[in-house]
Amino acid sequence: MSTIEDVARLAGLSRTTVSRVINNHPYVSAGKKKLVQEAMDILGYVPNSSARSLRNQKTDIIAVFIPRVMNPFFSQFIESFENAASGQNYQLIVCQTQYSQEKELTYLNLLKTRQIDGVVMVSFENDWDVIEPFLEYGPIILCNEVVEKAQVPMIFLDQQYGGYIATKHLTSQGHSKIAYCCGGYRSSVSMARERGFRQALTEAGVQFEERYAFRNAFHVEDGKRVFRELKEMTCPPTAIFTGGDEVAAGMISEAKKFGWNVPDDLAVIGFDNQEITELLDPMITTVYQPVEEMAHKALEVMVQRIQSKRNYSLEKHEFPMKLVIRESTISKKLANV
Amino acid sequence: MSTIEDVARLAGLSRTTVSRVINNHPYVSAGKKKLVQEAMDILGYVPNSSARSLRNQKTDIIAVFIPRVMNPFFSQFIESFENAASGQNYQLIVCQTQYSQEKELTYLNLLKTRQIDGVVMVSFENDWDVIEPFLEYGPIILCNEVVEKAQVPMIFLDQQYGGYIATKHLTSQGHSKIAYCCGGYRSSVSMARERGFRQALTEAGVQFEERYAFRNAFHVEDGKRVFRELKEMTCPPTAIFTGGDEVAAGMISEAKKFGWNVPDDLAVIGFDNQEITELLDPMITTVYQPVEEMAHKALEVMVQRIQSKRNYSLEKHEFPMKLVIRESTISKKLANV
DNA sequence: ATGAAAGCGCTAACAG
DNA sequence: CTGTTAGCGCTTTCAT
Repeated sequence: MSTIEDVARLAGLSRTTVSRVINNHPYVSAGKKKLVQEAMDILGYVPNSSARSLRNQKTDIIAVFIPRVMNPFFSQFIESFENAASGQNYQLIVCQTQYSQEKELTYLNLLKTRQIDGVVMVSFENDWDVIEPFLEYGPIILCNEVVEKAQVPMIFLDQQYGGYIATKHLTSQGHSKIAYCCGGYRSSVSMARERGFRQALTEAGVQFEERYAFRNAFHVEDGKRVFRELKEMTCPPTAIFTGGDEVAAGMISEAKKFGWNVPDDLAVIGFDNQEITELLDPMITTVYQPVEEMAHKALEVMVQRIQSKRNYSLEKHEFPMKLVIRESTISKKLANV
Repeated sequence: MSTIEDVARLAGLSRTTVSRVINNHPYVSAGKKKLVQEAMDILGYVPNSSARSLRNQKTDIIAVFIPRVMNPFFSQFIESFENAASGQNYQLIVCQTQYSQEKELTYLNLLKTRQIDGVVMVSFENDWDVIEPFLEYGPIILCNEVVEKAQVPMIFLDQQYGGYIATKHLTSQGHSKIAYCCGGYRSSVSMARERGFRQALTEAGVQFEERYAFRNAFHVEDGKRVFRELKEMTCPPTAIFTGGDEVAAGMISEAKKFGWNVPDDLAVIGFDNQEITELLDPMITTVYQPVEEMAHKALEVMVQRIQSKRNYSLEKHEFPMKLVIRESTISKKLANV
């Protein structure tokens, strides 16, 4: 393992000069520069990054917080973000909080110990008040989630609009008994979607019915369960808005098992535009979220923050959603469109 | 940002003593220990990890190489590996090679620059000869892939057995015209599966037919395409082995579109036991791969290697696959179970 | 049981 | 344009 000292000695120059050519500084004569490069080649020299980190007070590593990788939304984010980051010579550390406040806190310590230059929180578990103090140690940006009181960059999707266009699509198909299905109350994401849902209902002159609301559906199994609950209802809904394609898929799969026709007996709309939406029969109408654009913007903003060392100012970037109409909401029977 | 010096001063002791309590060394009197801890609390002190890395010649970071995150096999690996790693206080850097030799090489430099302690290659693009020299800088272990000449740990699944049980299942259903579909020739994975496929065929006394072989199917779209090719054949196969559930899903979806009945007209078997196998109608028969076990073993072996500093010895760990029988291969028509 | 001092490998004043 | 020197923050001999 050769060091800068070895290179300097071999080239017959000082460490400073070697350092200058490593970092592309001006004011190095072409001759010495070549000398240094030759010496580096001979020794197979590569600068030690721990030493550089210590000296430069930065590691060129960014941490991304997600609850877990195996969720298409988050894995797509990781994929896009890593692609962008590697293009700028940043490495990406994955932090899975597992929905645990404690794990999230443990990971935040990476900032304190200076193992990373910044944190992108695509999910968060703790109250902002407990996260905020870590800003002293480096930039934190919020991605996909919105916290009103936080004075940091926030990159997010217009969830309300997403909920709105999905529901509007349902009402415009003539539905008025529309169920609402999502995962969790708390998150700003769910809340915004529900606002959009209600807005579309209101516009169509239909009342929101609490008995049609299911707020604990995250996964395939949940979709199946919700369908079973729903089919037992007196006067069941004719359409349902779900917060995720997996949930919609589970619901459709179960509905078919019980002989229901989707979309004729029940129109189902998903969320995320995952691959699975094109595989089920019927193909699932859904809402496309521009995850890649969001991830790229997140990196861009993060890099700026790291360079400018300004951790404390608000900055909002919103991206729109898009409705993707497939078969699970378009009744052939009614034939209205 | 307080340093060890600050703590020492506040506690009225030397840096050495503070360092000793940080690292739980013996020979520190209880009294001084408490003094130090109080000082650390007051200052909110946390050791700087760049400084430690420089001094200790290790970063507690492991890199995982995969082609891309958005593939259930790899994202599951990442998820499991990160869970295990965080339990041992290791961080995980994700390196997406994008199937590019050049990118892979760039990432290998992380080892040279000492930014990471070791590399887990779940995929690899370059010849072993070009990877091997990097062993000088730290441990590299192979996961899921096997390279005969490599003198490093290899954690892998019994792919041949996987191919075998899947195909055996098909022949035992009475099929003799069985197509073979996989992604890529080269990889040890595909080759082993094909050996298993041929073995099962041989046992059943049927000949391998090259015209039934499709070796460029990676994704949903490919499955659809392969079906279209296959249905035009004179004397098409009655069953098909695919190297991935997505491919199987695409095939089934397309087959249904053309009015074919799966499994009666064509039995389809997948690989991976992804969630989607339980959602399609028919549900997909597939092969379960113990990815989580593999990831856990990979971490265990990696940690050992890092600690022992022995980068150059062979070590093999094999895990078995399991057949998961669902509907896509069980013809109700024939009713032979 | 505790401390003084050297040094991990690098970069940036500062001087020339 | 080039070199000398002083650290970045930590751990570890080696004394005491």
